[in-house]
Amino acid sequence: MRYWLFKSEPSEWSWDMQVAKGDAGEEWDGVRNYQARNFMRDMAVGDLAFFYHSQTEKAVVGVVEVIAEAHPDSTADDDRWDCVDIKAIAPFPTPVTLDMCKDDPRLSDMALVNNPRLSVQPVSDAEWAVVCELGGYTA
DNA sequence: GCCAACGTTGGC
DNA sequence: GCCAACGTTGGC
Repeated sequence: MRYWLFKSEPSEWSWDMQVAKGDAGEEWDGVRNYQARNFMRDMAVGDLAFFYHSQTEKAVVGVVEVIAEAHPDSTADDDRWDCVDIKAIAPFPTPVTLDMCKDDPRLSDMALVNNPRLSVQPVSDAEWAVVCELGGYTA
């Protein structure tokens, strides 16, 4: 199993909206970036991911699970774009802010820190453990 | 609200 | 196939 991170503007699609979808989940549509799309194509059902709020909050706020592998994005007007479906698993007791990630040397290689514009990114096992620790999250 | 970084597009 | 122009994203 692998780990990922999904980034979203809370005003467009927030954690609360994701939670409201329950176990049925929701497709992660609207991605129009090849790198991000390719990562979604690599995902498998059961993979876990962080849910990150950009813009106002800039923090990892919860954990989601991939519940459907990549399929055509229903909002795309051509066939280039795929997306996965995800459902909310649990919120972080303490949101892990971007500043906290930048301040932790163990996360210096994280894509979130180095490549802030990538909206879907892989997370290493080590990074996953550190961010969970910072957020007070235990599976 | 501004600006920097990056990705994508289109002309040559 | 290259490169300049443009649009978008996201941090500050």
